[in-house]
Amino acid sequence: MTEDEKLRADARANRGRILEVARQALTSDPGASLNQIAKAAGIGAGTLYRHFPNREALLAAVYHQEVQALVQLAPALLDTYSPLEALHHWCERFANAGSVKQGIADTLNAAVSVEDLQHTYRLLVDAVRVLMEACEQVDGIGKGHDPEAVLTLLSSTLRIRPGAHGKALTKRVLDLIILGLRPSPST
Amino acid sequence: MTEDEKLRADARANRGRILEVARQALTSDPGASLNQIAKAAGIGAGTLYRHFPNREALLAAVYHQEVQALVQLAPALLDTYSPLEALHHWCERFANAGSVKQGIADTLNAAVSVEDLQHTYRLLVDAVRVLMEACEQVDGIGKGHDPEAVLTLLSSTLRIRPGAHGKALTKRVLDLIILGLRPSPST
DNA sequence: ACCTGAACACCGTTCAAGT
DNA sequence: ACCTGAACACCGTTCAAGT
Repeated sequence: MTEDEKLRADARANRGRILEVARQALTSDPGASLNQIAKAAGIGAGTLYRHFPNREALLAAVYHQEVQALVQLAPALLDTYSPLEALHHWCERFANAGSVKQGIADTLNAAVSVEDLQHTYRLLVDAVRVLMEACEQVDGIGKGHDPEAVLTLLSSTLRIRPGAHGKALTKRVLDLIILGLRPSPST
Repeated sequence: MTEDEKLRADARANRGRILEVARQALTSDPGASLNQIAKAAGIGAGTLYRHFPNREALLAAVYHQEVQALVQLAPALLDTYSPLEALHHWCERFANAGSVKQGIADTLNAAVSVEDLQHTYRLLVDAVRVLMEACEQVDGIGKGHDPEAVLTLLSSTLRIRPGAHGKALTKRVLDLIILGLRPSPST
């Protein structure tokens, strides 16, 4: 019996609808208000706060889903592609993290304090670590680099504005990150 | 006669006091409200809005000062240190941008749309370019890297939370950025 | 046990009235 | 010209009252 199944039927349905509606609302407007979301979900404001104690908690839950997808993508890519190609693909997918880019960036920012976010954060760091370690046996990637530092660098792409210039800049930024992973001459 | 001197004496004094008070208030609390700032500056809310049409404009003005300091620091460092040392020092200073880190990050984010922010943004890109070009004649830094991409990577450090772990992470991130600037084996 | 929705304190922003 | 500060619409959050 999962945590979710402990809830009464109507409560479980509400929780799901809140997350679904919130996801859509925040996609079209990252500043959407909780009252708007509650109304769109057809529930009272108090119900929303019963499920998510504050705005940050709701955002964390929404973005956690997107992070889950990214985390699961890493081993899948390693199954299909060479390690270096997998790393490249994953970084691109990360940089274009759906329509919730800013939200993921905020999740990473806040990750130090909140319990739930720390877990999300560690999942991402581990995904990066798995990709990097697979690459260490391949030309072009050196050993001993820090996955957390790489994730921090990757997060800078989440703040890049959409558009043609942003797309080109994202590519240059990702290339520069990979360049940083080259093995040192001595090693 | 500068733009500032065109203002009536009281208006000029108010503008200065707003900026000074806002700087202090935002330093201790990045979410400080404009009404609070107006009150602390001893002026009406309308006066604040006469000088800065909205919250973003006030923040931009405050953070612009910090950016100016960073921009002027680049040539000064090149006068005192070797190019590579100057680049290192500047990156560290950038990563610890006073108490307005998050604010500078927001300025960089918003830089694409707003006129005034674009100017601020270009100043920073140029500062990075000057440092990088000076380093191109030095061991360890390759040619042809993109200053805007480097600035984007640097901006990821502005989101790191303070504390012991954050300090160590910042160092690793900066090291990784510099590693990305190594010349390619072929060149 | 869970939900509703009016209410609270506060926010960014405006504007009639003053000097 | 410039300033004041009450007022507006809205925000996140709470809580008495319902089922």
